[in-house]
Amino acid sequence: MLDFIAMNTQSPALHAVRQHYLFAGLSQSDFNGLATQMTYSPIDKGEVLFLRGDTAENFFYVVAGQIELGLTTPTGEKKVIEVFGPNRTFAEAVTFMRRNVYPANAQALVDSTLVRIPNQAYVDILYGNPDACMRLLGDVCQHLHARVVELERSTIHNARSRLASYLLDRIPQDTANPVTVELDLPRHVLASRLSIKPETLSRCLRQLQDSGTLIIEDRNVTVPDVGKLREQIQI
Amino acid sequence: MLDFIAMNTQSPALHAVRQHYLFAGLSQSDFNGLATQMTYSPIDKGEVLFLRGDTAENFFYVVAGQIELGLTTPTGEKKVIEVFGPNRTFAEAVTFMRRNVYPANAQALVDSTLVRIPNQAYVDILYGNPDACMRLLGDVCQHLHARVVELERSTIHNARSRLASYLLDRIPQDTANPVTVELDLPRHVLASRLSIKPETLSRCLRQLQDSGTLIIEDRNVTVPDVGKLREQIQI
DNA sequence: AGCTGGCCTTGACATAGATCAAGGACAGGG
DNA sequence: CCCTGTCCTTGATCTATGTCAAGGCCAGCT
Repeated sequence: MLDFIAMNTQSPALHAVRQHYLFAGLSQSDFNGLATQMTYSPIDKGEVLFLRGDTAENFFYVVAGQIELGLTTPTGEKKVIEVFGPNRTFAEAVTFMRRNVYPANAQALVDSTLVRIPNQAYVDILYGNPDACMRLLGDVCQHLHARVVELERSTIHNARSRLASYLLDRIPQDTANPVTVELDLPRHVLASRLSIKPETLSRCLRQLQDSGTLIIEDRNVTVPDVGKLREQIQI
Repeated sequence: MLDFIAMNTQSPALHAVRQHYLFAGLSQSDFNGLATQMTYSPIDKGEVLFLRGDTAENFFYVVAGQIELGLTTPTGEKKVIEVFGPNRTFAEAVTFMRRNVYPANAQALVDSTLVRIPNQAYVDILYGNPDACMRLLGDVCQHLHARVVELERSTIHNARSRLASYLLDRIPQDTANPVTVELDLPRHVLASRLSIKPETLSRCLRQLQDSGTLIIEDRNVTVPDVGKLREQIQI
């Protein structure tokens, strides 16, 4: 089981948390007070952090590794909603939901390290701190926007377009051709994120390779012409 | 074109806004200040309120009617994300998004009346008002949750399950069998909300009727046994 | 009453993507 | 080194849903 332990005030992990968008705006004393309530723990690959329906009393900061947020279908399969890597927080929005339970499952995709932050402690700080509120609002609205984009992808685009769209998201703006993107997920996880089966993902990648849109070598995907990839979304 | 005009302080519409979750917690003076900046306007069926990408300087409260939030596919079709009826606000989250533009289109589904609230004025009030912040956070997180549920529906459930799930959402908890639900949307709009074609919706309704799960009469859907409808989601 | 145009339903057919099944590549363990 | 299991790919089929086409129903207008 996970064993979250108190953090040393000198911990580099704590220093990393301090830099995060949601905490950067806090006064040092506010942050210190919050820090005394934070705990951290490693979590092994495959280990479950929480399940949908569990009471939500904390949110989390990823120090290292990858945490997968997912749903379980009635038939027991898994659908990945999002994967959070280093320096991302997750489940912070649950604090404010009417039913105070996690709406999805969280599981470590690889060996990871997490910092756990009690919701209540963070809310207490928000109360004297409009700037922190604004930041959190911005953060939550960003999540909301991400969901709208995701919904758009999964409903109005076909499998190939979704893949193209996903890849384009990992290409920074105004990058010169050609670009190489490293996939940070194993194929079957990526497939689930895109709401397709691994076989279909494999075929889509092949199609895009055969048409010269992509050059695939293991986890490295090279895009010779970003414009050409962008055309794939038009269908 | 839409012609938003200033509101009378005695306006019943203003009174309705005052009751809304996002405004109910405000002091009378805060609310009055905000009210001077609110405007209202009727909007005809089919009229466009804003388009995706438009600069977002306001959010809206629906006094009467129905406003549809939707996306346009590359091929020009429409996908309905959500429909907001009387006493609902929409687009308030956009205020806090990084790019200050509407992420979807808004159009009147029927003749409607709207109150328009400037984002900036509302944000100004949030700054001295932690309670209002918390309410807004709750509100936005609710939206976020709704999107997660929607994503779940559109990716892990098939057309029939999605329909069943939609219907179950309109049935209040602990209602005794049988229940009658009135669909508040025309078939083709409902179909788009469920991300299926009208033909498929029609067939799903028929299936559920033929299996005795539903009794359909125009816009009134009677559910003889809610448990039986719930079983439909299990697939 | 008779038209007209929405909207919905139904049937026949097409297709994207799922499913099933087999095999290849590769890492880790004995 | 060979075994074993995991992950990925590929091919052959199946199926849910989309597409196309026709017709029915009804409201509102002339």
